[in-house]
Amino acid sequence: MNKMQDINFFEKVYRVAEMIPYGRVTTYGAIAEFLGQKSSARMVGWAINKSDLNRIPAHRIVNRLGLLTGKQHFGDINIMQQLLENEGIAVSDNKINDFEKFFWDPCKEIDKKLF
DNA sequence: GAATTGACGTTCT
DNA sequence: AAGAACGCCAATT
Repeated sequence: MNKMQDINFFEKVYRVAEMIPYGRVTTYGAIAEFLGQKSSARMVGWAINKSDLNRIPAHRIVNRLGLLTGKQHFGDINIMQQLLENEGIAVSDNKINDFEKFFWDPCKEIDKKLF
């Protein structure tokens, strides 16, 4: 039976992911930390894997080094990079340039009380 | 139902 | 400094 009041871990991840602003990026770990489960960054990536790419801007989520580790899941390896560059984020050698500059930390930017 | 798997991150060697 | 090991925990096999 479903606990309808209780939002799934997946659903939480989606909510945060949807809030990532255009032209910014964040990390799996940051989302996990925001959700209060610091060590389950893996789950975040996994949730997104199972998510609907039409709904979630998954290309704005990278690992903590700014590497496009999930590009393999976009069908075509180039899509993720293209989407990022389309938003003004330069990517070279699988890595986001000036990653810290584009990094969007949900802990800082989102009011937890909104959740 | 046990074992394996992950779009990760930290810690230990 | 670089690589291996381990923790995380839901879903899949």
